[in-house]
Amino acid sequence: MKYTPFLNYIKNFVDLNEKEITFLRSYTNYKKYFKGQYIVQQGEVCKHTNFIISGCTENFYIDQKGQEHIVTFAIENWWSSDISSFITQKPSDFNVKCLEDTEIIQFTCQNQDEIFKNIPKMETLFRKLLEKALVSSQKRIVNNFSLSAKDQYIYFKNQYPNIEQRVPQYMVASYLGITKEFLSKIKAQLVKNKS
Amino acid sequence: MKYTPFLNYIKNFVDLNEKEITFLRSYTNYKKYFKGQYIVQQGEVCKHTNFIISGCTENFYIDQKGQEHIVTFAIENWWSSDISSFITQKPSDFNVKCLEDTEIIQFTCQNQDEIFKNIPKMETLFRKLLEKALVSSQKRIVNNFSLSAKDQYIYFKNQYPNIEQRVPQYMVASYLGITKEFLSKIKAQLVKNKS
DNA sequence: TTGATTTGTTAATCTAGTTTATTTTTTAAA
DNA sequence: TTTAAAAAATAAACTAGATTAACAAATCAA
Repeated sequence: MKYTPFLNYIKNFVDLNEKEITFLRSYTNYKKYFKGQYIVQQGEVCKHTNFIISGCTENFYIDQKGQEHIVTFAIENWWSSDISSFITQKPSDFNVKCLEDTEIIQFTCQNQDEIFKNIPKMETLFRKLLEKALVSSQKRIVNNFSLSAKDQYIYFKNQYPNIEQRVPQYMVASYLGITKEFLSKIKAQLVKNKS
Repeated sequence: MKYTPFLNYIKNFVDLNEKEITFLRSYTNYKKYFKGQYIVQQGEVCKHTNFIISGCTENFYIDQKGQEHIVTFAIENWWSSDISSFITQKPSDFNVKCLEDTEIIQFTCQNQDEIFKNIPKMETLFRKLLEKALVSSQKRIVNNFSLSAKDQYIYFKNQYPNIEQRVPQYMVASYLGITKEFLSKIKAQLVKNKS
C-alpha cells in the first residue's frame, strides 16, 4: 500500500501500535506530483511537512539578482518542506519542485500538533530528526569555511552518492554555490589527475 | 538567585509548576567559568548542553591547515554546546571558549532525557528551539550563496547588534569567513561611503 | 612608564572562482 | 531520422577576496 514506505521509515525509530498507526494515517495524506510540478512556491505559505515516498525534489530560491540557488535536494525517505514558512505560516522564501514524478505523505501544522499531542514518541522522533538536520546544516557551513570548491564537490559525492546521477550537473553546481563552468573545470581536472 | 535568569527564560515559552521547577533544578547545575576557559574542547566529548546566564562564548574549530574558524558566538539567554558531539557522545570537532567571565546552567544527555520524560513541555520547547536554530543555520547558508562579504557583515551587525562591541574585530572576520584584513577594508569603505 | 603582546590598518601582489562567449554533446520531440 | 532544445565543455578576460608584509594603535603587565 501507499503508506508502507512511510510506516516502515517510522518503524526504524519508534514502535507504534495499531491505534497509533490508524491515528497517524488519519492525520496525514498521500499525494502524487509529476516532474516539474511545485510542492511549495516562493511567496506562498508552506502548509505541509512532506515525506518523500518516491521521487526527487529540489529546494531552491531566486535571489535579488534573479539567480537560482539550490539549497537542498531530497529523495526517498527524506523530509522536504520549508521549515521557516511552515512554523511561522508566513510566505516562503523557497520553492520545492519535483525533479522526477514524486509521491509524498504530508501533514499540516495543526495536524502535526495533534500527532505530537497524541503520540509523544512522534515528537521525540522529530526532535531527534531536527538535531540531525541541524548538525548537517552546520557541517555545510563548516565545509564552506574550510574546503575548496573541489573538495566540497568530492564531499558532496561521497555523502550523497545517489543524487549526482539523478540531477543535471548544473544543479549540483548550484547546490555547491559555484558556477556550472567552474564545476566542469573541476571535473576535467579530477579526470586528468586520475589517469 | 543564580537560577532566576534561566527560569525566567523558560517561563517565556512554557509554564512550569513548583514541582516541575524543583525537578528541573535537581537535574541541572550551575557553573562559573573565567575568561579564556574552555567549556568544551575539540577532541573531547561534549557532555553538557549549556544555557548562558551571563557572559559570552565562541564556538570554533581548527582546520587541517591550522586555521581557526568561529562557527557561532553565544551570549546571555542563548544555548551553547556542540550538538553533534552531545547527541552522539563522540569526540567534538569544536571548542567552546569563554570570551568573558561566563555563568551557565547545564545538563547532561541522560538528564536531558529525564527532563523530557518527566516534563514533556520541555521537549516541545526544545523541538521548537531546534526548528529555529535550523532556520537560522539555513539562513546563513543562503546568505553565503547570495551576499557579498560586505553585505554579510551588514547583516551580521543588524542581526547581532550586541556582539560586535564585545568581541575583537578579527573574530567577527573569522565568523564571517573572511580575513581580518579584508574586514578592515570593508569597514574603511563603509565609513567612506557614509560621509 | 615602559616594554611586550594583542589588535587593527594599509597596500602590493596573487589566486580561486566568475563572467562572457563559443562550441560540442546529449536528450527529447515530432 | 531529423531537428530543436537542453546540458556540458572549453577558454580568455575579469574580480572578490586571500596572502604577505610592514606599520600603527591599543591594551596590559609589572
